[in-house]
Amino acid sequence: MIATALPTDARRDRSAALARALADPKRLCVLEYLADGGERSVGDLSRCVGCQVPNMSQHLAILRTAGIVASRRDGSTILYRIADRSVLDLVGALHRVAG
Amino acid sequence: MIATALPTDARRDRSAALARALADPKRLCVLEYLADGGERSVGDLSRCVGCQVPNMSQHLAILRTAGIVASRRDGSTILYRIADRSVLDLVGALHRVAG
DNA sequence: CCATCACTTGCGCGATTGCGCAAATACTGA
DNA sequence: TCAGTATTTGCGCAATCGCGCAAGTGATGG
Repeated sequence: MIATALPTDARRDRSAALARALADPKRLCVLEYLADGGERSVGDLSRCVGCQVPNMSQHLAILRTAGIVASRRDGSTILYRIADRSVLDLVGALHRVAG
Repeated sequence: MIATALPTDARRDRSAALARALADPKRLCVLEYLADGGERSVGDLSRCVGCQVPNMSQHLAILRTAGIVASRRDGSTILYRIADRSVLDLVGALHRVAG
């Protein structure tokens, strides 16, 4: 059986929500760091991207809610990672179209 | 030579703008119609998607500014089409991650 | 020229977004 | 338990978004 048929209304809504989560330079920057950094902490990412920690936490919450990244606790720090390989394809396609 | 190196700051901005253009269910719906319809007029799309013509015109302007669709005039009507094949890969990847 | 159809643009409104800042929560080590 | 570090959450503000509505532009036929 084919995995994906015609996009339903609900499916479009999820895709739109996913695109909205990607529609920010800082969040894309985070994904690039996670793509070759593996796992990174919030403070680490906020330093690399160049924003305050609460702001980064909000961005990461958006990415996590969208299912783009996942997190795990290691002691007092929380490490974020890319949730699925397919996300890399998506970001790649995005950058490719963007030229 | 490799086509795409590390995403610069400006490149991320363009990718983010591209994602923002995709971050709406109606616009995704438009792309689906254009994907297998080839070319469609504004009134046609507004009827299919279910919104008013000015609203559809605005959505199409957003997609065109983002370089996602292109348009040509045929008499008094204007026909929109998907600008590039790579756009299909992008929306495909989007729907795939969205599950 | 004028009426008509197809589309675009300008304007105003409610809703959402990104941000800084302060406060709250969670964990560690002494 | 207490101080210190790591992260999240709440709040308010300026900016942007999606929409409906009215007016403007462009092409066609009489």
